[in-house]
Amino acid sequence: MPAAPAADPLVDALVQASFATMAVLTKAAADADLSLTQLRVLAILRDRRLRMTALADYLGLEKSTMSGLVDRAEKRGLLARAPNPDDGRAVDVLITVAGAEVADRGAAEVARALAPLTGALPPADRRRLTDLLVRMIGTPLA
Amino acid sequence: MPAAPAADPLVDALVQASFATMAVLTKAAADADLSLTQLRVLAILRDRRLRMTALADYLGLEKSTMSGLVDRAEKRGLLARAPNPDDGRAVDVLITVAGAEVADRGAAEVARALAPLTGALPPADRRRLTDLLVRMIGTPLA
DNA sequence: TATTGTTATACTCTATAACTATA
DNA sequence: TATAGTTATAGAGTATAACAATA
Repeated sequence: MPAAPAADPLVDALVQASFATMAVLTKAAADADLSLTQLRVLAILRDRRLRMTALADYLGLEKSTMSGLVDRAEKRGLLARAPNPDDGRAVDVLITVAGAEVADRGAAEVARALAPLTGALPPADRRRLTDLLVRMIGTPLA
Repeated sequence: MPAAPAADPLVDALVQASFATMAVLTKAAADADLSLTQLRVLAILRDRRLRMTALADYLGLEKSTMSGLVDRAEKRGLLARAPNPDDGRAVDVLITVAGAEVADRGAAEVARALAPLTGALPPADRRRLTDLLVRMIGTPLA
């Protein structure tokens, strides 16, 4: 009998695939001199304008953490703060033109770096995997 | 035409699923008062004894980073250092009984917390997804 | 009073560079 | 000389707590 709890093969595969994917994403971010979180923020703001709190909730971070992240990205000219027109307390965060360019290059690099992984499967299997992942993600976490 | 590069549906699904999985793993680690990296180290050493360098390579970290990680885990009684019998320069890292217990509880918590995600699919789809992920991961990265 | 965001503080994670000890 | 590991240092990411401004 194994000392460790019996493993669920799907859990194992999902965790391993996630670590492999995160390694690729982290590397792609580092190539752009960004942390994974920074690249993620840029990707999220690529086509949205969000308040600090909404962004923090989206990422599962504390608002004080968001302040630091936005501070650093703002200093680099990738993001900008703007007052929220409807709530005097709120601060909107926007991506700059330079930030959008970095986000686009990052997304392209992610797709390129992930290709050896995703491209390993024949087209029919790629479609099946995509469908299964989408259906799995679609289920909200408890 | 979209301003952002055209997205690959599989890349998108994989990235989203990975972030969702990482969020669960990070939360499970935090519940045990560990960082994700610490929990991962414990999981790796659950049934192995590795030298510092091997561990660092495995995790994709610098050796100095490993020193810090092992220092903190050792201080908490979760890991221990031992001289390598074959190489006077090398240091082996071992998991302690307390560390193994924490690792087991963490693994169980990960499986439990991931259940809403993995359990969303019927058994046949779970098997298909597992198979596809395993085949995808099996391909070494470029 | 409650919410939004910032600031102060502390700790972990991470890397680079310089160092010691062994091979 | 080359490799294994530690230490010093620095910066980013993260959280908690206290605070100011607005609702």
